[in-house]
Amino acid sequence: MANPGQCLLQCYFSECTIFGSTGEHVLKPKQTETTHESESHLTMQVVNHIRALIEEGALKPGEKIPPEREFAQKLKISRASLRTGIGYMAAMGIMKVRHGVGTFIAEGPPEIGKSSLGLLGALHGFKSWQMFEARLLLEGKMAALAAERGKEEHFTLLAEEVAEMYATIDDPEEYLIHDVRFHRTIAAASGNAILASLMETVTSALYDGRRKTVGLTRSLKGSADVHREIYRAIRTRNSKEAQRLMERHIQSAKDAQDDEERMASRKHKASKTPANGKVAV
Amino acid sequence: MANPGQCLLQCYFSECTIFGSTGEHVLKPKQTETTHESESHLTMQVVNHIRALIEEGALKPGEKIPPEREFAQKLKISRASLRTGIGYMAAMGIMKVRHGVGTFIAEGPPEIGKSSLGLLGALHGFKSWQMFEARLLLEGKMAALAAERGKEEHFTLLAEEVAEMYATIDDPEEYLIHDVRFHRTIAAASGNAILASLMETVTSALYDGRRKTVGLTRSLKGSADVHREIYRAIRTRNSKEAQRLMERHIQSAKDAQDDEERMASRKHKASKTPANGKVAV
DNA sequence: GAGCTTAAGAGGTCAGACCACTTGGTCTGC
DNA sequence: GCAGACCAAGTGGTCTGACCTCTTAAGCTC
Repeated sequence: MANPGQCLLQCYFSECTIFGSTGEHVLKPKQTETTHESESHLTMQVVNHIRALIEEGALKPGEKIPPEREFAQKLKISRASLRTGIGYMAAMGIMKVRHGVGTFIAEGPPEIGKSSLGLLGALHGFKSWQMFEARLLLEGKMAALAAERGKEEHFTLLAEEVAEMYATIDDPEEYLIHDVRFHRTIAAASGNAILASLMETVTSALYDGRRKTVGLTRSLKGSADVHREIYRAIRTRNSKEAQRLMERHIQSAKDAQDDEERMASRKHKASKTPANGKVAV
Repeated sequence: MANPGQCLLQCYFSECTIFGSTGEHVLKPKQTETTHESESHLTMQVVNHIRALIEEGALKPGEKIPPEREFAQKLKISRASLRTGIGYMAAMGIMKVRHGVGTFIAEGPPEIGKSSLGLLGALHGFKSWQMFEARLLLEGKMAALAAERGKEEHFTLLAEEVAEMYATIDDPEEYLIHDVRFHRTIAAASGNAILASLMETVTSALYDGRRKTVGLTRSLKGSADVHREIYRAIRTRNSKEAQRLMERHIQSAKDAQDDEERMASRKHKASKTPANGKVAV
């Protein structure tokens, strides 16, 4: 039932020499009927194709795909169409495009569509407190999971980051880096990449909104202490305590931001959006 | 400090007659240094511009944007560049493009980049159980929140969907629709649009993966009963119970899928991926 | 050897033509 | 008069090929 000619890309791809494709992936022509599903034929075929390459291991995170002109020719489609497909995947954070260098499969913490949440927020009125509620839930749970499932290597990393935090207590910018890494490590230790992605998505939206000021106004010493306590709870596999501490930590971060916001709104003019707690992002 | 000429789009846009733009949005030229941030200038400017239009209320969900040729001319950019920007937003689910009809701002349940999770899954090895773990967490929490914050109108909708479920117990396809709606209504009742989006993202990835077979093999009567119980708990504002029931519900859905998978893998050949619990999506 | 210059390679943008799908109005036949 | 076929306008989809900008590294100069 392998009718050739139905899908364009697949067939040509079998003669692609760059990837060891055995030409076996079958491009599902169109299988989503839930919504009409937009994204024209070719775009989706490109996406599905690259996806197939990834799934069969021909492309791994960090690797570079062929130059657009070359790739397009190989796939027997125009460069424009290929670019559409690449753009689609870049938008979702699957690929990274670097001007003058090349296009790469993304690596690092998966993040479900960078600004996605931010844009959606504009549409559906996401509020700041909702983000924190989501973080509270996600990070709390992940802290508990990390305590249950974490491996030695994770504990080591966590300890390092805590140490770095104490060391950079006078350098907010540097401190922030380790703060983020600490939370990411917990996410990794939780053993659930999906929850990690969701967290990454939410927090990145938070950062985009208010370019990192929270926490800088308060003593970083206290913050570092909290992280140390969280680490200890995880280290001793006390999941309940880890969750409790993490939730308290997030909550206090929220309080800090609320304070700051109240301060700012008092200073500024009370232009539009009367009392409505300021759109988060 | 309103230096004209720095940003291309903004200026021209002030003479756009279609939207009542006051030409006030300032396109941030480039402000994310966390990652190098790809997505060329123009693309991002288009995105930011439409985003600004949405934020200031000039564009609302469901509305149509001008035809590409016209819009591109108005923005003084090429149609190709405009399309890149639109494609970017379409990829994130912010816009829907309908061939031969037009381009629209998305409406309905916000979903953070349709296939995003699916693609990411291929990259980072998401497993089925992780999805369920995420659903368990998200939906459990939302059920509890719905019990606390839900409004009468939500309760009404929930009751309706439960009734429809019982009514369509012999029509799995139809039943499924109401099942999904029930869960979406709970998400809405939770009062946290972000959590709702996250759930939508996870579940849609689930569906894409294994095109809805789960649950059809089992009696739908039992499923409807469970939903009815969940509804009751929410209705009586018993958040603990609502959460408990919801979590049990998701868990049993997971069990059902596991069974099915075990069945399927027993039938099929044990080709590659030896024991590794099958990539979910 | 340090620093500048230059050229190759890659992505970004543009312009205009043509294709494919939707929709709604018009025309024909019953 | 009404149903169905037909047609045309509008809109997104794709193609082509040219040119611009950025990055990188080799090569040159001092």
